[in-house]
Amino acid sequence: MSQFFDQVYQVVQKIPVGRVTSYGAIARYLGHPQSARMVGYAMNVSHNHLDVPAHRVVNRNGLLTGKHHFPGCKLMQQLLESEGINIKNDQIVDFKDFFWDPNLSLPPLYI
DNA sequence: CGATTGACCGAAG
DNA sequence: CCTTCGGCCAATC
Repeated sequence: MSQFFDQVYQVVQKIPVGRVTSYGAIARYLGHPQSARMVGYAMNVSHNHLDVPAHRVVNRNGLLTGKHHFPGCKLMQQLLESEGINIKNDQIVDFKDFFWDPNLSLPPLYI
């Protein structure tokens, strides 16, 4: 039940330390390329869920759009910086270098 | 129960 | 380059 949400959490938990991914990439990996909003919403309702490193999930531009949902609106950037990711003006520097695509790094779901 | 919104994305004008 | 629009689906009003 709520497989989509659960799958989102599974993928997010598999994001390597010091890497980030995008909502759309996760949605596409789950077979719902146009349901990226649901990924973001999954984070919103699960901000308290478990060890879901939501700070490693940003939009496709590498912009920390979800920082406002973190306590103090600074935690997200601090967490990312503590993992070796440089952020300038709420945007990840060299985003493509840190981008982690589940479609390329994880096996297909339909195993 | 209808209307609005939202941590998004991509295409079109 | 910038703005607008459609789509997706759940939660909230």
